[in-house]
Amino acid sequence: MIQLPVQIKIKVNPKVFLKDPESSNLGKDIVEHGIELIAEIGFEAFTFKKLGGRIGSPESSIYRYFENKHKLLLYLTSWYWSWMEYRLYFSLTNINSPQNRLERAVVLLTELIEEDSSFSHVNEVKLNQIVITESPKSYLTKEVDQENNEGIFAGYKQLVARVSDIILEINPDYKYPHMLVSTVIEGAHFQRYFVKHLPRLTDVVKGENSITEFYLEMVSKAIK
Amino acid sequence: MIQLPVQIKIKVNPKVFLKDPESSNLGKDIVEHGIELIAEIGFEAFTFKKLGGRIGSPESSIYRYFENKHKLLLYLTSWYWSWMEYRLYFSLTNINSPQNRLERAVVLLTELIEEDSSFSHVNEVKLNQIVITESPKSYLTKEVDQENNEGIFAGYKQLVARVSDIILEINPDYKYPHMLVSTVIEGAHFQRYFVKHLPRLTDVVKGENSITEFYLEMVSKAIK
DNA sequence: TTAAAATTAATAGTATTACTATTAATTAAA
DNA sequence: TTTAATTAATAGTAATACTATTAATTTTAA
Repeated sequence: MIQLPVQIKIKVNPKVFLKDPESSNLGKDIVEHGIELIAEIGFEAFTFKKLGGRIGSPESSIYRYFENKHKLLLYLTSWYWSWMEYRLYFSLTNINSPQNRLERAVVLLTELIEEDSSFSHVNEVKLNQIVITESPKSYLTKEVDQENNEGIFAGYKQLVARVSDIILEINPDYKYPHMLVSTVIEGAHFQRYFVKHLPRLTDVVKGENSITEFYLEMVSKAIK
Repeated sequence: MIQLPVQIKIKVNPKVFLKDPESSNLGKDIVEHGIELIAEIGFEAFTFKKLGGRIGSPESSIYRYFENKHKLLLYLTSWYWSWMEYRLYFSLTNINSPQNRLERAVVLLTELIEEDSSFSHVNEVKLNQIVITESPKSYLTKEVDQENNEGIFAGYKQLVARVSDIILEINPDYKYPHMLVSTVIEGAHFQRYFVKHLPRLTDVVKGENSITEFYLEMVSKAIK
């Protein structure tokens, strides 16, 4: 894993918060313990009241930062995509061959995060678990069009665009680069989930990193 | 589209309902108008009270059929997967070449349902929309393991197994048949959703059936 | 046929959720 | 050092997601 400089601040579209949680200790507590609590009990059972109880603040204080729990989820997923793009940038630095760049990108997009490293109050391992399980719920909603207009999903789209560009470098005639990349990202999340909960929907071999291998192979064949 | 005999009854695991909605008019109304209402306002905003208002019954009567709205969603998705397996069975009858069989299966799994045909009180077009937008919410929950033990996802797993078997007929050494099939099914749903709401995540050409073509190509290359 | 059983409907109620409004206390800025 | 701004705490509300009870209706069975 890449060790990022601690003073880097991941940018998140300000439309998802009322007050920047990075700007106060309470805000950081909301993010840190919000991640923990959502990972523990799931997004459906998660409430600001429970989070308030855990951090010793009334729920009304949390509402000063986030309009509702959906916006907090958008904050977390946006943060994650920014962080991923950051990691991608580092992972591709000084790698010149587009084949190598694509391979590294696919590994980054499909691997499980197992080390909590870079940012003090964000546990990336748990955030990765949340993204796997909860992120579809952040955009499979009736508000998606409005939120998309406000640019809330820009980070995700930008990451997909970056990797698509590598594909087009390798094969400028490939017709479906964005479809392929978004299929890989969402697919890998689902496979990670299926391995744990619905293993008949996947093909896991213990000790092998089947998911990353599957998508590496799939992508390299698809763009030929 | 295949015209199914009307007297066929799609089987759904009885664990998802308290009383079979097929057994009474009220039950059929719950399913019919439940599909309409969820498609209209989305699963989050959907409540039994609103459904009751629409069908002229108190919410308590709906609770006699389904424990809660999550179980109703499980009923609808289970019904959908049974129906898909039924359609698959017909679509593959008398087709002998495994390559043709696989192609027809991928078309069936990835195409948009545009005709409401087979079953009186189930609008398959709207149900397909619900499955696209809401079905991940039916298993990305904390209850998934228990519900999986009860066999609630058996229909989905069986469909994946059927198509995986065709892949293994073509290439017995292919390592990831289930991963490939579940990636195609979930991926096609996501792409259908992205086309409408987050088009930068996909590659749509008007008038072309890009999604089905993409997955047909992807699958045929992947298993070589 | 008619009484018992079963089903369904309707009413009323409760705990929790998802907020909002108001006031008090604390901190920062002029 | 007073004024302004931020934050916390209390209290409340409308809606949600149920449950319990009773009444009405339909079905079945003796």
